[in-house]
Amino acid sequence: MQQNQATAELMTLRDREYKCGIDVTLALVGGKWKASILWHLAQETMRFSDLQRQFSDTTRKMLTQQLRELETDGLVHRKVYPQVPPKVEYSLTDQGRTIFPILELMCDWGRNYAQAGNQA
Amino acid sequence: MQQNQATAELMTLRDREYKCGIDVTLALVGGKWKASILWHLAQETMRFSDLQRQFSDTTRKMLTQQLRELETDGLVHRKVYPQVPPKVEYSLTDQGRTIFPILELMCDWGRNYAQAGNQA
DNA sequence: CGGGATCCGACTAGATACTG
DNA sequence: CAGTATCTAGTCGGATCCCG
Repeated sequence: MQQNQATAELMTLRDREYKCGIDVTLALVGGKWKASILWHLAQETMRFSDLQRQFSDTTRKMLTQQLRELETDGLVHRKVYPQVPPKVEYSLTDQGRTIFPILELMCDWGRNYAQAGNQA
Repeated sequence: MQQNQATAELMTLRDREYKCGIDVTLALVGGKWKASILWHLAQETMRFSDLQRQFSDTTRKMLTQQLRELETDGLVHRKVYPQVPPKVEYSLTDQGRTIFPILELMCDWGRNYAQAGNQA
């Protein structure tokens, strides 16, 4: 197994160890809405209230939490405008943009799966 | 947003609705070990005890549960040899194999991320 | 507007013991 | 060997209230 040799040295991320890049990726974007958030931000910079509208079935708390983690992980940039009322814009970092191809594949694959499943 | 038009009709999967293919994909392989299980099975058919060795930090219960779900979702095939002691082999279905490109990308991306992160 | 702090119920996953 | 059953601890996410 080639990838086991390539990953012989354990990868560390936020105090946790991972044997495989897949686990790292899932730890970063496997959260319930993280991938979707990145997907939306890939298309346009959004304010917090915009994200709230897009994820209307998600609480502010969860949205904030997920965004904070994405920010900590360097995938999302948070820009605060020091004004009243506050204005905060979220956008992808360069690193965040690199995951876009995966998101595209996931989107296509999931759609195909759902269609095939509905036929059967 | 083009993909919103393409996914205007909600996708249904196991009694849940998804707006986007990404969410479907994550529901199927976003579990803590599911993607890794698929990744290992993509390389060789494995017996349950083989998987236990690979995922030594996972309980039998969880491993079984994840495998059952993957089987229910049509991604993994479970072959039982009716003999004593029992022998059960797990392998990917054709549908399960179609997700391999995503797993490869995820593996590469995660590795790169971990390396870049360790530099910084 | 964009959060943070706290409380609490629901679900998840681990430990352990048992089985065909 | 390959599970299942039960119980419990821990985690997650929702609701609510407060703040700059």
